[in-house]
Amino acid sequence: MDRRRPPVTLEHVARVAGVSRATASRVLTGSGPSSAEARGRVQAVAERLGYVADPVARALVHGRGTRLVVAATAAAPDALECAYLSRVVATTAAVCADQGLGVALQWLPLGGPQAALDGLARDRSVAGVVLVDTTRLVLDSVPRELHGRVVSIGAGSRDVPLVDVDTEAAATAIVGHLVATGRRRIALIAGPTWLPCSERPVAAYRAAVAAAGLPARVVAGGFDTASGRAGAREALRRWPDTDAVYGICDEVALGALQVLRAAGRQVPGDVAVAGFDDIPAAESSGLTTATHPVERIADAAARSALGRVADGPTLFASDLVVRESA
Amino acid sequence: MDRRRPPVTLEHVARVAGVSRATASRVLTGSGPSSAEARGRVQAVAERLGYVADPVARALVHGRGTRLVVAATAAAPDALECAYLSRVVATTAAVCADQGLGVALQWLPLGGPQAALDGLARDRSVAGVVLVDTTRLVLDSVPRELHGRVVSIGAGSRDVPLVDVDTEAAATAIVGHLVATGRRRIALIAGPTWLPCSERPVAAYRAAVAAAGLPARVVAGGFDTASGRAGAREALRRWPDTDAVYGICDEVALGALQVLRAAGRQVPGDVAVAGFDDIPAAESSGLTTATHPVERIADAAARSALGRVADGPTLFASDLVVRESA
DNA sequence: GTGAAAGCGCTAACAG
DNA sequence: CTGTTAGCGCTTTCAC
Repeated sequence: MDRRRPPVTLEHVARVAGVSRATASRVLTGSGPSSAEARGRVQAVAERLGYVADPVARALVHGRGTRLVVAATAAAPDALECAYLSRVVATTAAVCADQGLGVALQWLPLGGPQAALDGLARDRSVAGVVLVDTTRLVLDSVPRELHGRVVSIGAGSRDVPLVDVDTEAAATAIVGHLVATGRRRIALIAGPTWLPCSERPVAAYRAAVAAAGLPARVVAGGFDTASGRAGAREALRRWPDTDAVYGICDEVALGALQVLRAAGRQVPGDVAVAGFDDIPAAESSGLTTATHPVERIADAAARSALGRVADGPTLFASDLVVRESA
Repeated sequence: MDRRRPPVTLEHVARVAGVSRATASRVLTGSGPSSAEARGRVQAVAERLGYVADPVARALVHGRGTRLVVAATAAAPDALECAYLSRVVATTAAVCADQGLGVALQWLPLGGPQAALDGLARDRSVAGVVLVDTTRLVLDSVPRELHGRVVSIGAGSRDVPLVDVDTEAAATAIVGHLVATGRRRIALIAGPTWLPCSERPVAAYRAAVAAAGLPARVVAGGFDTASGRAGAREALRRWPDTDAVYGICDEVALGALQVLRAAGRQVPGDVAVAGFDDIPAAESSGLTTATHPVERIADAAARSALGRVADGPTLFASDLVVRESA
């Protein structure tokens, strides 16, 4: 009844090639010595039989695990259904495909990630972990057993390498552009306060406006359109003379755009608007923004979680994209 | 040097509980008989030691595989970076997370999917396959060995069960709405011709307009905004009196919307516009559409690819969402 | 250079 | 009800 699995095993290859399993293994993995003759025969037979080594058996023997886990911190599990995270998962899945591995998506409760992280450390099928939307609590809760095969997109620590886009440079470039085009009262709608990764651009914004001799105007926000609308309203209320609104991400900027227009402000005439991420909607809305190479980041993160983890943080460049809004 | 993996194995649990590995296994898997006492002791020890069975070893012995492969047909591998596919992968990854499995994303070349499919059939780490953007060629190329653990989102066959949204009902509902609101010259911008799944809504559209005694007006299209723009231009050229444009998906409808407005047509005054999918941009653009429960579909597809596959096609309902555009 | 044998961690026959 | 015995498919000492 279980004729599902093709019977082409190393044993077969070895037998047909007239060598031992050990020799066949050496040839096929390229580890250890082997005579030219044996090599030729084994490879030919393997080719002809369409032999593919079972990644499962290999993983067992190496104790390497068979999956990469993308562990995302969120208040509730349904928050995992977001476009950003989906792109990260899809990219890591593509990386895994070549290596006989798979990726799983794991929710890390915002309030108490410890249990989930311990579970991952204990689970022998876990080859590596990519942390997303990482909080400081998560960083502090990463079990020692995970060291060396865990990376984080968003925020790193001494033990957990960081892979991300250079949000600092992006923020500096955006504020620089706003200043260069004559804006002087630039408000920033910030990200969720529980996310360390939203601190870097805020700090960069502060530094940039300070360097230009301008006041810092920061309102709390989030990563969604609703936050952008609320943030814009608050900014307008507190500083009616605002001449530029910089959203921590495009969703926020787009929300702000709606509110500003509804309030009768001309964009970019009265007020400039800029975001960050360069999502598809940014293009159709003519939003000035900066790129966020999510696929490249996720690819790098996956590779380093699986192989040797790079030492320092790996930051990808972000390019300014000037459109109509600023 | 490899102290990475915690040494908590079934052997340990058994030893500490004072039973054999077999007994411990029976208790923990709930298969086979076991005395209340043994059960109690083993469970207590397992709990205390934080034992988690190694999914890899289990997969080896069961020959079950450790990953679910999402295999998407496309002309080129970079076409896999799309929002729809990402949602499918992320959802399946969440399903897999519970079962100690992972998901991988595999490209199926549009022209010749055979080799890739054979590879999947041969790869013993493959627990199941979810086909996406399935063509007829793919359907015909599915190796027999995959039967029973392969499902398709988009188009099925005798051997490959289908899981999808009920695009037929959606198309009927949309055309019904357009007719009910007085439209009489309804053009449809269709999807890619190489995708069988874009045939159902087209057929439903034809049936619906025919039933209302109206002419069928179909132009070729695709799934992106550019196709929508091109399609709208063509429709306008061929039938200048068009009073409704129905895009095969929201992206297309949004592209059509741009062109219609640029051509000076009032929406919905002169011409109504409707799409399908209910993507985020549809809401902010006030586009009338119908829902596409991608996550629910992907969840069902993943489960049936892993467990016993359901017999008939599983179609999820789509709800009409009436907004300003129609 | 090669084969025999041991074993990765687990489950499943088979006796007891 | 339980322990013993075999493997699942592969890699890897260790003699030859």
